[in-house]
Amino acid sequence: MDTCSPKQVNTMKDLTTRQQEILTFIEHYEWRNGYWPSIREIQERFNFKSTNAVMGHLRALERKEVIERIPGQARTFRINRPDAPEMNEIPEDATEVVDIPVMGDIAAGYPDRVEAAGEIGRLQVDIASAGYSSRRRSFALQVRGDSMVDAEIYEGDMVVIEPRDPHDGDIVAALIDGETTLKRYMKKGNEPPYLKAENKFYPELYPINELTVQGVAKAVVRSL
Amino acid sequence: MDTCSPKQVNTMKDLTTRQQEILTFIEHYEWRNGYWPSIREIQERFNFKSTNAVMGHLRALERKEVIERIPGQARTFRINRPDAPEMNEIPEDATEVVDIPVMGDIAAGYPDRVEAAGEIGRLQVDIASAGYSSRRRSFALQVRGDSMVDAEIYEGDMVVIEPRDPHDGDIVAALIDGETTLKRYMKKGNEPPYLKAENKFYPELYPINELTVQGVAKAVVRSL
DNA sequence: TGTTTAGGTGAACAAGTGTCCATTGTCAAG
DNA sequence: CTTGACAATGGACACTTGTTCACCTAAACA
Repeated sequence: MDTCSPKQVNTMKDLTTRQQEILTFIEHYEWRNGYWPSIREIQERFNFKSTNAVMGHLRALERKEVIERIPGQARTFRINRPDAPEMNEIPEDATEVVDIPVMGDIAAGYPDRVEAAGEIGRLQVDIASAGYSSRRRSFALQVRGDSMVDAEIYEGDMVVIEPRDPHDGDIVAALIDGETTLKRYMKKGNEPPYLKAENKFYPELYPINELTVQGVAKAVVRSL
Repeated sequence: MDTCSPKQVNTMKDLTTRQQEILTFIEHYEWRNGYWPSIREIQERFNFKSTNAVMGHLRALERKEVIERIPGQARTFRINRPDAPEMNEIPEDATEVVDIPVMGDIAAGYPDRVEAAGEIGRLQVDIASAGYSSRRRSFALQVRGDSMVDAEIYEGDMVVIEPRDPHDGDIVAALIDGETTLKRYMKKGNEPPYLKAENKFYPELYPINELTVQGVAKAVVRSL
């Protein structure tokens, strides 16, 4: 890579719209598929008539040090992540939730949603779900409220939710009146299940209709 | 893939030594490089004279559903992870630590260490460090002890350590007498730094020699 | 005006890459 | 003994893949 002139320094890391789109596609392709895209796959995605359009963009992304590639080798990308937002620096425009509602469209149409939202949502999920076998279905939610403090789950924590059916005693993300809430799932024998807060100032919740469980909480991640 | 006969079912998932070696190499290659190896790279690594040896093993790994590959496409692997050990089911032979010592050789020669140790160590690190820019250098340690309970860091929690210099107030993994401990780093003006527990029953630690900080704790991960 | 950046088309080439065929040897089980 | 699994060598082929060259347009700036 050339020595950067002052002018180049000024533009470094300022991606054009197209460059950002292509970067986002690369990242999400890897996220969805577990391997990197080829040049022609990128070409196809953006309806370019020539691979050279892709090359141009990739060269620019490399020049801006956003990505690295191994010359001459297929599907060999590396993303140079900027210093990941500190976990206690949730970006301002991140989706805010009320006592853990579903993160908008994520559960319903995640790949599309992420593509629209850019890096932020995906990055969060990666942190917490990378090690799970169903990693493309698990999701992270941010805790709002203090109903689970007795379980050492505090406001601002991220909770990893794995979509599956709960057992008695599991901490679950459940839908109540269209809102998701984080509670402990209680199921005794043949009685209908209910939700119990881990804070004595909160009532137990008995669903009028059938309880809809989004998933089971598997881990809490807290930034320091 | 063929329908499995009963005999094949019986051998499913039982990898031979060589198959396991190759699987481990693939996993670690991706971990180190961020992209998958090519057949010839695998060939070279194991000093095979023919790519066909690699193919044989890969076919076996596919047959055993340990990996998936996209036919005809370069460097397109997927690892079918077994249900990841629940974070509260740390495998029995995992390295146990005493109030967070360095996990053996990890800090000093991690890639080699992992190769020797197999999947267990690497998996742990992946869970916690996936989102960090220096992900190949960050590491996770398991908390042993209760010296940091006032900071809501409990025994059994995993702490993500990012190697970097600390600021006053950071929670750090530091070397004291050859043991790593997790404490809050206190540095006032020009006075030498010391370590403070977040539990009143533990003393403050003043290093006799220079304080060696392994890194700064970035996050706590607790299984539910 | 000229230059640079950004963003492409078109085309071709070389190398990387996966795949397959033929073959051999060892070992274990039936 | 035969068969199957495992593990390789040797070799060649077809396709994928990255890369380069030539060229074009548009916009911004000095």
